[in-house]
Amino acid sequence: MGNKKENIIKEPVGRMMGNISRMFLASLHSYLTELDIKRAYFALLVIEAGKGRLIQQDLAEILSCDKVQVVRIINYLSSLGYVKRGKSPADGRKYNLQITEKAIKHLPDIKKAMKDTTDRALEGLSERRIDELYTTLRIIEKNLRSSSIN
Amino acid sequence: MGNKKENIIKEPVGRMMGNISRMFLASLHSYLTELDIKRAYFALLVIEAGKGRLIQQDLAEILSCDKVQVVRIINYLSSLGYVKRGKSPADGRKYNLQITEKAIKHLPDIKKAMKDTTDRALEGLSERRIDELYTTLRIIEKNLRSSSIN
DNA sequence: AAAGCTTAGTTAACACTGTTAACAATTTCA
DNA sequence: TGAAATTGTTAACAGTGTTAACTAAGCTTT
Repeated sequence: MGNKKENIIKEPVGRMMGNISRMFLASLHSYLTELDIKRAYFALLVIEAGKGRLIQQDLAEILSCDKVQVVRIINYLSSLGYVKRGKSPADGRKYNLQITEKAIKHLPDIKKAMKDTTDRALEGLSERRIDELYTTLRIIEKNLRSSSIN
Repeated sequence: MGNKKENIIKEPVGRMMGNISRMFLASLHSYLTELDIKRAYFALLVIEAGKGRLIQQDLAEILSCDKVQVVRIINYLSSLGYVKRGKSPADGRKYNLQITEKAIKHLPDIKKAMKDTTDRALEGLSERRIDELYTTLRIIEKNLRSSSIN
């Protein structure tokens, strides 16, 4: 009732999603306070899934970010001993990204935290509604992506 | 086909929304290149809607951000001449936020850009689906908010 | 009315993110 | 071979999110 947010004006979708994104990350982090790694969780999962065949360029594409940011992420993850850069035998410019024993040890916790945060975020939503959300988000992503090419 | 993003792994909702949020803002900005104001568009709309009765604290609540960030936003908007801090007659600590003539002049463009970006983002989605998206986002926001209080 | 708490706003600092430019090393290709 | 493209790196800059310390004003309690 006294809530100032009661509709004076409609908040743009972009803003709503930005807020959610931040809260999501905060929640994820709160599940993993005992770990030294504080970010780049998803990057680590992608590197694991790459099975040592992923290079930094691939990661940039998957994370939809700049190669400069990938350097930062890999520097961070390797400084904490979760990832190693292995020289590609075929192409001297490339590095094959590999996870370490330490990463293997902690990945289950990270995956669990990811699942728990997702479950918490989507609590009270039906399967159908969740599927529809993902589909909708992919459509929006595509719409905005194609607009930014112009 | 050669797309590296083809499902190796499921991207978390939080990340998807973060990406969309960034693209949304980029798109919005691309509609308004001729304006000197490059951010805080929504804040300006909120201040307008406040009809000179809004104080910085209120804005922090509505934008769900820190009062420190509000100072930055108001400094920015007033440095460009879109907003003025008016001393509250009732309470010497407060400032009533007011938009200027310049803001009144440019608000229609900003609103149009906001609408165009939203339309573009939501293109191809039915009314029903859009409503459901907003509802779903509000639920997720609430879920994550309540979790961060703990 | 003085002492102490609360509220509104400000300043400074720090870490992180997004983006651009310049560059080295390597590979590709004409 | 020489030019162009690719991969990764470094440096720099603006912007964001967050915390701590602070001023000024108002409220509360005695």
